[in-house]
Amino acid sequence: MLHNQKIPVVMGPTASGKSDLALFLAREMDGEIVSVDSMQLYQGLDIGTAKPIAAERNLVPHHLIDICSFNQRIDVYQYVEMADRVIGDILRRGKLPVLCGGTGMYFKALMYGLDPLPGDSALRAELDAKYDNDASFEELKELMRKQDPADYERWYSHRRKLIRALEVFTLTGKSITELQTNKLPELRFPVAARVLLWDRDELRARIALRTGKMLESGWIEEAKEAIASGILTSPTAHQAIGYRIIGRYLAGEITYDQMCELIITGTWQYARRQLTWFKRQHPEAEMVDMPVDRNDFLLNMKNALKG
RNA sequence: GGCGGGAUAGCUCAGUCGGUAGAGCAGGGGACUGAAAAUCCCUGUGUCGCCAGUUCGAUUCUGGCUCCUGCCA
Repeated sequence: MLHNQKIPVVMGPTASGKSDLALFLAREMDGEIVSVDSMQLYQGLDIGTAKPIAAERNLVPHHLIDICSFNQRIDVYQYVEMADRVIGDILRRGKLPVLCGGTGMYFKALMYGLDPLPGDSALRAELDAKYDNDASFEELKELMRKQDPADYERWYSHRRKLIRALEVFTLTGKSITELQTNKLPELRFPVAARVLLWDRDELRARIALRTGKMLESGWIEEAKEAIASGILTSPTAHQAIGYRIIGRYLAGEITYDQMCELIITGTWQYARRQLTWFKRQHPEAEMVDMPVDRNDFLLNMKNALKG
């Protein structure tokens, strides 16, 4: 256990209104926001990642937002190291960290920890480049089938997983499946976690509405600049929804409406994946039906923090 | 108006040398320990445009009709 201060956690799919609720909690409870979002880490991706605006950030300190250029690579491991430091610092100053975001894997790694497996990003990048097409993927499978059957059985159709497995195997001579502990998950610190749930159609409508607003309020211009700065070939930030699609619109390949539809669809699919993650991977979390009265939410959270 | 091409899953289309049909995308479900807004897995019955004819049997052949679409006028 890192510390025994119970920490409020607000999780939810994209466009669920989590940032507003977390901001409200932080203001009412003398807290500071710790963002759990893999894309808000990057500078220059503001509108597209629905980052809190300056006015909101002036009300309450926000952490782990805008911490690096999108040409840099951040991964879960680094995220957890940074988040541990930030949370420790906030607590030391007598404030309450309020975790808020939508990146499930970051939440899980932060709350439950990662097994202390070795990592070598240079090696991983090398393997990734080596096995990056259909033919070489078959070679990778064949290699793993012989060398590391346990991981092959588990991930035979998943190139990424096999690459990480091969990375760990190369470094340790052991299967990653063998090295990962299977014991029941144990929280690294106490939490009062909430997942914001909307009716399906309502969430979908919110996503469509927000996408339209984002496009009208400068996202296209932002994307144009980001593309000029190389976001589409960046190590991780290129995955952010929308930028590549807007690039196709700017290149005249698709119409404005098609662009809009593609972004909404991509965002909706993302929201679905988030929901299955939060429902399945976080037994500690309590589901909250939205919309919720923010004062009720605050009260509920205050009680949970006492208990 | 003439000559073609088309009409099949929500969308784009393949196919059935006559025995009621299948891909991609979308949709739905799931996984997830160092790229996670990523990646991967599972999931497809629809009057095969309408009406008649031939046939044991037609979505598939024939005729007519309707609607798209291309070229020529």
